[in-house]
Amino acid sequence: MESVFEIIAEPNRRAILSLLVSSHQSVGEIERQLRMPQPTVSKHLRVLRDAGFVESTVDAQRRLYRLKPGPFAELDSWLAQFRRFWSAHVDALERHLDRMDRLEKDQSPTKKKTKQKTSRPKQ
Amino acid sequence: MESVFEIIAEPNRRAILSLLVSSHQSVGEIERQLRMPQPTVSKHLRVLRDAGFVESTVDAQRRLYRLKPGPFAELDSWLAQFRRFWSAHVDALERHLDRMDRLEKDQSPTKKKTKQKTSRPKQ
DNA sequence: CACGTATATACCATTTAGAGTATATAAAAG
DNA sequence: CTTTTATATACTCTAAATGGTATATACGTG
Repeated sequence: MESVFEIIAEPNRRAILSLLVSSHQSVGEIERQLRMPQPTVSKHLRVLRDAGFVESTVDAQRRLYRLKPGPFAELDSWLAQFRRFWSAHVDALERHLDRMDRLEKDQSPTKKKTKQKTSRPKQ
Repeated sequence: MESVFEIIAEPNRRAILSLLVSSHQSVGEIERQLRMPQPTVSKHLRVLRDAGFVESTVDAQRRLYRLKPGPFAELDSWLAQFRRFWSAHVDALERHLDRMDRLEKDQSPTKKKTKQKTSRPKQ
């Protein structure tokens, strides 16, 4: 698992990263907030640290983890090649999502067009 | 494999997506350019289509695949929560990247309210 | 020192994604 | 109709990631 893409493919790791956006956290704090077993947290943090997503500092027995910017820049850089493309469609997309919001829920199984995730890319 | 993150975790799929940035391509064209076995291409395209990354149109026996914007917007949306963080940290690096793929923009050196730029045209 | 707390890691078992191969479907060409 | 071209899919196998459990390490405190 070398690529940044594989790193963020794991939901628990994304949750940890999102937690760390606000501020640095200890392993125990992450464990409690995300309700994961401690070894799980430690193992994911290990992966994240090896990939350069986070760094840790020592505070007595605690380890405080914080984000590092590098891999995010790399992700953004990859996404950049597509950005002009999708941002050109972004208006149409938003309209489309608005429509999906109303129609959502029932997609008849008879027709299998490309399925669209119904989560909101808007913020 | 439902999340867009898992979809782009696969290198061959990222290669296919990058290929499709320029224009739509048939399965055979992708196969030749990327030197993948045809079933591999078809299977990855299936995954990409199910996830909404691409769509296909029929041209005789060929299927022409092209990008769809939705999932890219979703990725960008996730990345957005980190963007202010890392762009603040890698300000110098960002300027470097901007210099590399500069097309226009970059009005004043004074930093305003960390306004979020959703697109940085690059190529 | 012995003990509790905080974190890391080793080991095992399960699951799943991906590759490879063969085959199915479908359209066009002869 | 038979063959060729283009693409999709079914099947099997293997590798690797993840979770769970137990244990190791390290620091702090009484």
